[in-house]
Amino acid sequence: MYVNVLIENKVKSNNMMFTYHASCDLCDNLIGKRVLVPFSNRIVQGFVIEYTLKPSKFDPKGILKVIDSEPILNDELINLGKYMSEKYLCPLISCYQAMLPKALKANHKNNDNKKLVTYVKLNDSFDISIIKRKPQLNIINMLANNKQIPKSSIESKSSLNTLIKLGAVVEYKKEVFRNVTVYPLEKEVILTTDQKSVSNKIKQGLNEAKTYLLYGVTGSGKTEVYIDVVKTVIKNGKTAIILVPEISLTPQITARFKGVFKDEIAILHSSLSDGERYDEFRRILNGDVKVVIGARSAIFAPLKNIGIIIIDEEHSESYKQENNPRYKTYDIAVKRANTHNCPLILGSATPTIESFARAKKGYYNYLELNKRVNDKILPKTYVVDMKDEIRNGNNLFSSLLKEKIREKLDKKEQVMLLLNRRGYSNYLTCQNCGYVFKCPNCDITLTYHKTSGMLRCHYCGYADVKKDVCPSCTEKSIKEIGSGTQKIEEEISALFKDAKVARMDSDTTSKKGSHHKIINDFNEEKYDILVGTQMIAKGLNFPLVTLVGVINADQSLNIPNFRSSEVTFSLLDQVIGRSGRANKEGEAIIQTFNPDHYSIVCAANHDYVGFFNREMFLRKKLNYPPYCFITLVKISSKDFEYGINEAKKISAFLRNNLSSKTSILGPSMASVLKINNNYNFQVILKYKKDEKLYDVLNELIKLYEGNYKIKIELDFDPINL
DNA sequence: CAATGGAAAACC
DNA sequence: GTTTTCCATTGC
Repeated sequence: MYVNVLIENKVKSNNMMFTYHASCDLCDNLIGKRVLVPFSNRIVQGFVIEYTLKPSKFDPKGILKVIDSEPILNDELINLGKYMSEKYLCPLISCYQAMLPKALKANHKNNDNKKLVTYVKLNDSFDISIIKRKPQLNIINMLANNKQIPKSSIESKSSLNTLIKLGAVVEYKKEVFRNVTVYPLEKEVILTTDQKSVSNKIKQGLNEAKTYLLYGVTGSGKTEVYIDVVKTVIKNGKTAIILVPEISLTPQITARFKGVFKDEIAILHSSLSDGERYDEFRRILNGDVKVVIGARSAIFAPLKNIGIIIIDEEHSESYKQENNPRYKTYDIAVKRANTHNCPLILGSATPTIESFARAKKGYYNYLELNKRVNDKILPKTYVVDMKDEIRNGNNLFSSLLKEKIREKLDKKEQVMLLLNRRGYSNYLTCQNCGYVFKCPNCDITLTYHKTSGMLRCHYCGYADVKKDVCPSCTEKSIKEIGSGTQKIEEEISALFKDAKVARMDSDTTSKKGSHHKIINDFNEEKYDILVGTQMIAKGLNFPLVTLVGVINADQSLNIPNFRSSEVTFSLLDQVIGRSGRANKEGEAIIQTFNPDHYSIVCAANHDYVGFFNREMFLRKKLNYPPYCFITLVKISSKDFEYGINEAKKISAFLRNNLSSKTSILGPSMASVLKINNNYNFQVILKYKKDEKLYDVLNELIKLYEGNYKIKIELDFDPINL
C-alpha cells in the first residue's frame, strides 16, 4: 500500500507530495492521519492525503509511525484544503496547518498534550482527631465526604503540605479535560415579534445553501435569534458553527451560549492555552459537541452534519487571516455551507459595503432587525469639534464630555471611554533634535510600554529598555508622543477623583483571565469609568452604561486605505451602541477634528443606509470594491535594490500577460517598507473579471519558485494595502 | 585537470 | 530546512 504524504517543506513547490510505503499492519484508514516519515536525512511529520499506486521512478521509503489513532482531517477538510490552496494560490500544507490546533499540527516534536492535575483527598485510615489547628481543620472540612479537590485550589499551601506530611491527606495525579466549567443558568428568553419573524424566515430555509445578511442595529438582539435558530438545528439532529470576532468572544457572550447549550458546545478563543484548545478540538472530533463557537479558525471545526453557519459581526477585519493561507472566513463558510447544504448567516449592525451591496442586489437574502429590543431608542449622540476645544485648552476631554461624565457619576451610572488607536502608537522622540526611536530591523517606530519600561517593535518583537538620553544628540529631552489609554486613565482619574477608573487594552488583558475580571468588575460596579481601546467597543453589554465617549474619532480616518471610512463608521456605531442598553436612556459623545466627515455624521445619526450610499458613490468613482476586486502581489527581499528591480519585472510581466481591462498599480513600497530586515514591495491588481488571472499568477509563482532572494505572496481581498 | 565554491535541485 | 549535484571558475 502506498500513500501520498504532505510534509512541511518550505522551499519546494506549493503542493508537492511525497510517496511512502505503508506496511499492511498500518494501512487501514490512514487518510487524514499524521505520520512520521524519513525525509532526506531527517525524520519529519506529515499528513496522509491520499492512497496512490506504486511509483515506477523510485522506490518509496516506509512510514515509520502513525501518530494518530483516528484521522484528524476528514474527507471534507482534505478537500477544503485543496480548494483553499487553489483559491488563494498558497501552499497546501499551510491550509491544513491552519485548520488544526497547535498540538495537532504537523511539527517536528510531538509531545503528549494530555493534562495531569494533582488532586488531594482524605486518607480514610487516618485519625483526624489529632488535627487541632484551624487552617488545617478547614482543609479537612473541605475534603469531607470523600471529596477530591485539585491541589492548587487550596489556598493555604503550608497547612496542606503539613497534612500531607502527617499522612492525613494523600495526593495523586489524574488526567483531566481542560475547560470544565460551571454552566451559568440561562433564563428562558422570549423572542420579540421582529426576532421571531427573522428566526422563522431562516428556519424555513434550513435545508438550502442560501446566504442571509442579517442587518440588526446594536442592541436589537441578534444573539437571541442565533440561539433560537441553532436550537432548532440541533433538534433536527444537525450541528452549528457560530463565528464571532476574537474581540467579542467575551465571557458575557460565551456564558450565554454555555448556559443554553451546556456541554454540547465547544468554545474556541485565543486565550485558550494550546492544551485547552487541543482538548476542545478533541471533543469536536469525538462528536461530543453539537455547537462550536469561536473566532476565525473555528470555521474549520471538524463537525459532521453541519446545519447552519453563522458569522456574527461579519464586517470585522479579524475574519481575514493576514498570513498564509490568507483566507477569508466568508469564502470557507460558503464552501462548507454548500458541502453541507445549509444556510450561512452574516450578521452585523454595520455590514461591509460589499455585503450590503450584495444583499441589495438580491444575491443574499436580506433580513432586518431595525429596532432595539423593547423599542429602546438609540443613544443621543453629540459630535464635538476638538479644534474649538483645543483653543480653550481642552486637549483630551471636551467641556461637554467632562460635564456629562460628572452628570453620570452623580447619578451613579457608568461611563465608557474609547480611545481609537488604530494605526497609531505611543512612541518616544527627542525634543531637541527630533530623533525618533525606531526598530533596527523594521521601518517602524518603537512603542513605549510604560508598565515594563520597555520599547517594543510590534512587528518583529524587538525590545530595548527605555533610554532617558537621546542617542543622537545626547540631550536629556526624550518625550512621549501620543496619548495611550494609560494616559487617559491617569488624566481622568485626576479630573474625577471620586471615580474608580478601569482600563482595558492589550496591556491590561495580556494575563489569562484578566479580561474576564475587568468585565466582571465593571459589571458589578466596582468601577465607574472604563477606558479602553477597540476591545471595549464590541459585543459587551453593561446595563448601567449611559455614556460613551470617543476621545479621538479621527485616528482610523487618517490611515491610507480605501476602507478607512467604513472602519471608522463601524467602530463608532458599535461603540455608541454600548450606551443605554437597559432601561436608562443612553448618550454618546464623539470628539473629532472632522465633525463634518460623513463617517462621523452618519454614525452620530445612526444612519447606516446614508453612510452606505455615500460610500458606494465614492467607491464607484474611485473604482474600489465592490466595483472591482483587488489582489495584492507582495514581493519581499533582503536586498533593497534586487527587490525593487524584481518588483518592476513582476509588474511588467503582469502588464504583458493579464487582460488589458485589469489595472496594475505599482510596484510601490508596502505601507511598512522594512519588516525584520526584509524590504517589502507590492503590486496592486484591480479587476472586475480576468479569466487569465489564475493562470498568470500561477505562472508568476513558478517563475520565482526556488528563488530564495525573493519571496512572493498573493493576497486576495487584502485588508491592508 | 583537479580543486573549489556557489547556485540549483532534490528530498519519496 | 539540509544535503547532494551541477557547473563554471580558478589555481597550477
